[in-house]
Amino acid sequence: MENCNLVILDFETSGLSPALGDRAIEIGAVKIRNGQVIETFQSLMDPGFKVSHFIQDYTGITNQMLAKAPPCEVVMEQFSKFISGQPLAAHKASFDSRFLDAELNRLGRAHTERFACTMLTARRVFPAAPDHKLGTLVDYLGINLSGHAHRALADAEAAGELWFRMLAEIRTTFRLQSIPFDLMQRLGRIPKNAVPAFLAEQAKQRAR
DNA sequence: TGCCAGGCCCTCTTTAGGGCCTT
Repeated sequence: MENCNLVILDFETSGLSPALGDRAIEIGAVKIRNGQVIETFQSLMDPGFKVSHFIQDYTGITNQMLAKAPPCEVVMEQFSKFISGQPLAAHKASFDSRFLDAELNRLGRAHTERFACTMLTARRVFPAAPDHKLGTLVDYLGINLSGHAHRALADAEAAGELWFRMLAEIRTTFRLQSIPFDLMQRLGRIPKNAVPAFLAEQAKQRAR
């Protein structure tokens, strides 16, 4: 099964924009091989300043917890090795990609891995969902959260299960058994009304 | 006191605007 080799990650951060000085405060990720989670990564990281009450309330991550955590640079060095060479995915990938870029840039590194967005793909695979927030999709699909929502590993695991559910939906609806990473990535970028024709064509090509 | 970004997507669009999402 070439369809499930990737790392799905989630950052908790001090805010929305690394350009305004926001930093990562937690990273969680699941490594997927052959349709199964084979390894996880989770760590808090100290950004070097106190985060707002809003962020502490939103994530449950307190300044006391961050004061005991290793600095961002140490954690990101380890995480860089964890993801090395793997295709990546995240829910709202543009957000996590920006923080990944910003934190790796501080180490003089860059990530070149392909990056898929589970939110953009979910909008096309589950168009009838009430909305496409991760929490809503977790409820809509009956996914069991392993921990608290808005903690990095629990959200990464939820996004991983969402990835599996999307694969299952595509297999069932379009009889498409082989679903490579690239197809999932492309699916998030095509016009919504072109999705059925796109997947039908993919199934036809693979049946040849 | 109250707000901050950014990219995608849809449409009553394209000479634009606003909602969705992420923390």
